[in-house]
Amino acid sequence: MSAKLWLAQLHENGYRITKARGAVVEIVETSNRALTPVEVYDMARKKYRALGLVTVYRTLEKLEELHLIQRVHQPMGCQAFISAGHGHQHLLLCQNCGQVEFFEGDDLDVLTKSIAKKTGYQINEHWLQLFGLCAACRKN
Amino acid sequence: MSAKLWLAQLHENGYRITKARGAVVEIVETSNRALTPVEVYDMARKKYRALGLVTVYRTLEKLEELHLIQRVHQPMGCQAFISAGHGHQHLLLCQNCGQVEFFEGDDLDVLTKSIAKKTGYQINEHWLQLFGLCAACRKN
DNA sequence: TACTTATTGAAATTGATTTTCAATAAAGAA
DNA sequence: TTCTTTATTGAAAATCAATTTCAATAAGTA
Repeated sequence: MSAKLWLAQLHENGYRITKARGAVVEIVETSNRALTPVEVYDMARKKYRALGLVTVYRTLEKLEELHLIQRVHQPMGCQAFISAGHGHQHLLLCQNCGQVEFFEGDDLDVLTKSIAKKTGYQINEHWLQLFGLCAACRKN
Repeated sequence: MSAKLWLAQLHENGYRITKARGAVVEIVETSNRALTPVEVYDMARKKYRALGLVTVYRTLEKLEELHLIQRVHQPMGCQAFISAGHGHQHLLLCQNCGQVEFFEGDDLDVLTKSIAKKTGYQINEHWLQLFGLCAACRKN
């Protein structure tokens, strides 16, 4: 459904809408866990056989540039992407199934201000990620 | 000074103390910013010319395993290491000079508990990193 | 000192990402 | 619709980082 919006975004920014991009967008937009370029490639090729890995890399690059996806950093690697939440959001990742949940973490203002005072830093940005087990995986 | 302690740690864990390891340890232990393997290689070779890049990779691997260094994740890349703080600490990075400051962030308990309740997750771990400008760089 | 074996650096290998390039197809104009 | 322009494509080649292999070396202990 929202895949169309992503393609519209691409179009508005002067990029053309192609079958290759359609396949990549469809996969990434609907995934609830972070995917590597090769994973996207494998999955999207089920929808569009002729797709090339190079195009996956190039499309992910553009989607990131438009803030439609974001990179996910994990202990095993940092080359994975997930649909970006709206506004300023943080990630909560399931260590078992990889599922990603978004949450807001604006409560950090108190902490950052105290750190700023202590260190003399001007704090511009923060990265916060939580790891654990999702409700479903807890049951096993 | 503490470079000796790191080497002692290596020794205690059954690893031998060599000139190559000495040079790598000396560089990494005294740096106040995260260094990539190649940066360590370039810097450590000034102290020990015969050093090979492979050995840098292998030594960093061991230091990480012993928790003497930790990996630093940044927008530009995630293959950089810095001397690890003691206990559970978070990083504050200067976006200009790369200097790294450690701080404790135990105030997160409230936040994580609230997120856990909201999402049904069992939260095991958290990553928090702040980015900004250090006191020195602010003046420019 | 002599011996055992971890460690070394060079070279080869692997794997991921990027670049090059000619063919193709999307989008707007006619 | 058809035509024209030009972004986009995938394959192959090139690059780059990281790992493995291996014979020579040197650390640590007896």
